[in-house]
Amino acid sequence: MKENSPVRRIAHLDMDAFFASVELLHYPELRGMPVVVGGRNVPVRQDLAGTERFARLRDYVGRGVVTTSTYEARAFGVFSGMGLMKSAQLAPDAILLPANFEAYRDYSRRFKAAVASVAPCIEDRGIDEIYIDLTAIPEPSLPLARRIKQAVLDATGLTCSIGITPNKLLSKICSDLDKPDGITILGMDEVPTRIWPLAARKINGIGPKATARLERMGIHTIGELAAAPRELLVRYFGATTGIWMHEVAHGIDERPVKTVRETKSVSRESTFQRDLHVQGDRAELSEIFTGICLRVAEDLQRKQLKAKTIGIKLRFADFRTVTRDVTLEQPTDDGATIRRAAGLCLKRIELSDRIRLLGVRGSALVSATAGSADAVALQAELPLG
DNA sequence: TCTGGGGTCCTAGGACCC
DNA sequence: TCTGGGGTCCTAGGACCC
Repeated sequence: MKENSPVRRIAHLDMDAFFASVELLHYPELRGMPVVVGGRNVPVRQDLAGTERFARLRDYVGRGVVTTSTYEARAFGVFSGMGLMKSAQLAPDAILLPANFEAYRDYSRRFKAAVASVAPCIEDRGIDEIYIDLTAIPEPSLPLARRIKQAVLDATGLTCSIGITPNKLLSKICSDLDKPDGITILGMDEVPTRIWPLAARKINGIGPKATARLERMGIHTIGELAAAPRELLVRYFGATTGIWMHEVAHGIDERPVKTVRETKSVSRESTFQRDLHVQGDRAELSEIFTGICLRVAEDLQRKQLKAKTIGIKLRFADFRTVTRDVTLEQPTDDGATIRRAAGLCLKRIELSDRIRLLGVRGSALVSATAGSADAVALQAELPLG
């Protein structure tokens, strides 16, 4: 027996073309132009004036993907995740700017603080989006949404889009319906008219693979997914995913807004400018490997965490990816220890092909300060005074 | 000229213990 | 001697998200 839970009011807030919009604050002369953020070693020449000092997409050489694009660039078909070389074909004259993550993190903190001043129950979903539980706030949704947007604009100069519905699933879909600078408010009774016509891919958690499988079943829209027999979905996707799909297609999602979240893993990885040979580029590879391990160690120390499991990730030239990990007797945040453990993992991989990416991860994390049971026991044995 | 870097969650098999 | 099941940890891979 399930009790009737009271109707919640959940917002999803998504910053509009966040990274690109932050860049436009710094370079207002680029407003209205197709602008792309991404790549590495992308210069902005201070010795030139006007838009001449910016790189153009067509000039870019090397690896890299689009991190964000302005709406003007998206009109050319240039979206996040697309290879820069391919983007250059679609929009050769688009301005290319280097990513400035420090600035984005700063603006991220600012917009979240601004929202918190209006509605404090916030779940962090990354650098440019959050969920907000508005249930306890008496103010009606539309003026409340406007007030939140105004607070964000005042604090950052940036616009965002907000969806307000009874749950996270629907709010996430709705914040995207009226972008940019939009507000979409929706009740459960509107699911058939406003949600069911949308592509199944709009559901957070249904990605490219699931979409392709659904298409093969003749299911394209959320409405068609809702109409599919639950047993059919369970047969195709397994019990967990099948039942989940059936529920979300009906707009059902009971997940709470989580205001605290513990870190599960800490990792660093690097894609090389060119694919490296294990033998031919041994010295360079070894230096990169050690550097990555040291950065993981620094990250752990800064977060006051220690990792009990150390793992590595390798991507070969053909994009095949393999992982290996090892669990240590004692959790660690020491660079040399991590390097040793990662080296043992590396020995377990057959290295015949060239490598394009190397990564190191720490997981099974414990607090470095709270003191493990072992540490406490050890302390107890130390003579006092 | 394909395809970044930081994450989370799920599955599945084997080891090992009770 | 044979037969059984549950729980937890470890490892590898994959889907997905921002």
